[in-house]
Amino acid sequence: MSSQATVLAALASPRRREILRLVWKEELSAGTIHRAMPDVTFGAVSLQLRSLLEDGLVEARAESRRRFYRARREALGTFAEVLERMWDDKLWGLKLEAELEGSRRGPRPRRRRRKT
Amino acid sequence: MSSQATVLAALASPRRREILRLVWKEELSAGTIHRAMPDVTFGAVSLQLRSLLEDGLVEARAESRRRFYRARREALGTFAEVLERMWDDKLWGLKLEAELEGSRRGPRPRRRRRKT
DNA sequence: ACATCATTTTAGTTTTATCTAAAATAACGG
DNA sequence: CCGTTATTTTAGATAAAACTAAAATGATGT
Repeated sequence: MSSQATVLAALASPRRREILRLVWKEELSAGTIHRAMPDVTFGAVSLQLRSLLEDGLVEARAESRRRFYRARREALGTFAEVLERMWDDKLWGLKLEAELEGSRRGPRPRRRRRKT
Repeated sequence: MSSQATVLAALASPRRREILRLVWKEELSAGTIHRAMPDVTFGAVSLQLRSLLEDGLVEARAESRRRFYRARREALGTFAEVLERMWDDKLWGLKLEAELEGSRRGPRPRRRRRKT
């Protein structure tokens, strides 16, 4: 496992955590990862991928012009479970939020309101 | 427990981890904590203490002019064990180092080969 | 009230992290 | 070779974190 200090530093960034979550169970190309986080440039994502790669928290596989990344769960040791729990909690949080939103006023189901 | 994201952000800093380690099992005054890290000013330590306090990772008790801090292990959830493991590893590392040092001029112990 | 001790707070500086925009690389198909 | 696609890299901008020095606070003893 990478040094605990290294892992902690890497996991401190929400951006990197989000990337890890995306490539946790399946490998994804850099482009796909970027499409999932459209608030930053491709370059920014690529830099975070590099940093995760250098810390040994993801691995990359090249296939023609694409590069597929996936999490190296074994490099995370105990933190793997911590992250999973974290994401589960978040999911739970989102579900709860959705429920609350749905119940907010009677039978008017999936209707999304935008931030103003 | 404080939000996982908050805890991760807090633990990313070696300085804050060191403070936590110091006040893990016993409460210590701000001054004592500072004396244990003489490479920074008292002010810097105080700021980190405040940040840990705001994140709920330590608690403070005032006694006359001193302020005693101690870790709130329960706020760290799973991370408490992670940190302890981390410190144990470090201890192990230090012991190893001490052994190596001690054997540096003994009666020819097992020699360790370095990577070149 | 004054002096001292322990600590916090403020304001500004330095350092580090993260981001963008643009240029560079590399693989592929005409 | 050229143009397109996917990605990385570079250089510089912006933002956030950590630090310092000095001033401020607050409790204590005289």
